[in-house]
Amino acid sequence: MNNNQITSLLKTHGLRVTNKRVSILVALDQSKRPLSVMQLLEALPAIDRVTLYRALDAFTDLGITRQIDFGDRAKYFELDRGDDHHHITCLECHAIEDVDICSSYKLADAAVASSKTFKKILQHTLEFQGICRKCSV
Amino acid sequence: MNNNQITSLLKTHGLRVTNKRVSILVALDQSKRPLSVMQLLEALPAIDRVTLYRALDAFTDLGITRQIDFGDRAKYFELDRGDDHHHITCLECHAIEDVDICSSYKLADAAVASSKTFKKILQHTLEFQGICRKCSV
DNA sequence: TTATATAATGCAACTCTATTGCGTTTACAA
DNA sequence: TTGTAAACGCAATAGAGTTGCATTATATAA
Repeated sequence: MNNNQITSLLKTHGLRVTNKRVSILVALDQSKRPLSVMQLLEALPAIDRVTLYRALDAFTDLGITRQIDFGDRAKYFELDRGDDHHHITCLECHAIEDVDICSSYKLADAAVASSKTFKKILQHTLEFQGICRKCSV
Repeated sequence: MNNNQITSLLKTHGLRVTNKRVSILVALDQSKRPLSVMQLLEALPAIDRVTLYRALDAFTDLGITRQIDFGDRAKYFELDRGDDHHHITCLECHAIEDVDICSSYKLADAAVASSKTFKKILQHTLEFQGICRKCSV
């Protein structure tokens, strides 16, 4: 995404265009992997922790970003590019790889079908953990 | 599980049988849902926080319990009864229901098949969030 | 262009959850 | 019965995220 696209992305969602918010979105756009708040803080040292949390919350509420949970009690974020993908993370080196098996499996539909008390799934998390080839040598 | 079963469960895993550890396992056994550390602390006020964390870590390392993540930054635990099930939680009232769709879908196999750099999945998380019937009225 | 409303920001303090260190107690094997 | 390692509890600490409030700056309207 170039700066114009980011500007209009913010504007169409009713957000003001600030240098900091643009730089957060640039960082997420350029990353191949979800980034934790701490990783973003290191990459963007001019941005206060609180500002970053508030921006990411706003982005996620509006569907600009997605929050991902790798089970380490930190919040990770990635741009929501519209695809329904998940991740495998290496338990040793924490390498992350995308997995796209979800849409074909219609997991949410299956979950609703098996449930007595839920009729609609709004979201789900599906994350895999293993050992990557490099670490399993 | 009765107390004899819990005693032998601890012994076969090389753990000493203490009143506190037995009471933790009784609480988990009697609960239909995963319990957070805070819920266990309330149910078992005689047990120190640190003791509880250490016991649950030991149980999970040995496969007696499983740790579950509902995305609220708290640790939840349930007895590992050997089945591969997951959960739907209500985003409003936090009701929890079991879902058993995973084994039939062979998700881990599919993830390995789709991956270039991972050849074995050791664990995965699959949790659904929605609105239960009671809250959607 | 300038004025203004309010969104965005930054600092400090705080909350919540979990962890570490260490001295004491207890289970259990010898 | 006793010695020792496991289990335990308290205090302190760490890590991640949140809240309150005063300040700054963007967007809109005059």
